[in-house]
Amino acid sequence: MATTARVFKALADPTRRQILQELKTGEMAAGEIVELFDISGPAVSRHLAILKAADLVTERRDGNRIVYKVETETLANCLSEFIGSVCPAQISVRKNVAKRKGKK
Amino acid sequence: MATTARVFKALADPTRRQILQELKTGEMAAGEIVELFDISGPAVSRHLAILKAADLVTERRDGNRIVYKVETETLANCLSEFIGSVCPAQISVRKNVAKRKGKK
DNA sequence: GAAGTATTTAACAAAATAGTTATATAGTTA
DNA sequence: TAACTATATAACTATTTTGTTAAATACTTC
Repeated sequence: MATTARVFKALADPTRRQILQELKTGEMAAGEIVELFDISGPAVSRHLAILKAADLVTERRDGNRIVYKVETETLANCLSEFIGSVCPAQISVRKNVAKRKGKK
Repeated sequence: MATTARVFKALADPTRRQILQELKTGEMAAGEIVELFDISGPAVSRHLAILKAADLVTERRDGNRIVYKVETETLANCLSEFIGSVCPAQISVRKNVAKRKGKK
């Protein structure tokens, strides 16, 4: 499945969208994320795996815990590319913004 | 279901995303859209109903036919709002672009 | 290395999705 | 108004998704 398809599938679920929004303030461990929702740990874990497969988050191990970070690049690039593919006049602006933000 | 949820659910399906892209060039009747895909008329019809429920397309009757148009406003606003809710630095730009384009 | 904590993976059930064919609805034309 | 064309809705099926609980894995600490 292409990245775009994986991203849109990932964003279709409200829990996963909320996870991304929670990560906006910074990294969080899986367990901290679980506490924010009324579903089980394994359920959250699978949401995280889906977000990771879409490159919308990355993980890093920190001792016992696994810490997640949102990949705003992927999100902004993919969504803005789609906006552009449907509304031609708007693509260039969005792309430039995304590039500037993410440059190393 | 909130509009945002309906929009992201609608965009989760590749056929529906492609329908929006095909409508980029202008209005099309349901039957013309059907010809672009390898699935039945009723299947396309239901995709169109889902896109309509999300305000991603609008329809108008033209004699025998029902003609569909993409609502780029909804698409750009909803996606850019979400980008902004995850990547704060990027929201204002996108919103202004969408507003300018759509102003009556 | 045994016990404890954090997280994922496995196995399964319920609900949602997307396709099919058959039927109904709405407008057109003879 | 009868037949035709375009489209939607209904009824059904197969697949996918999302949740649950139980078991496995990985790291830490005693």
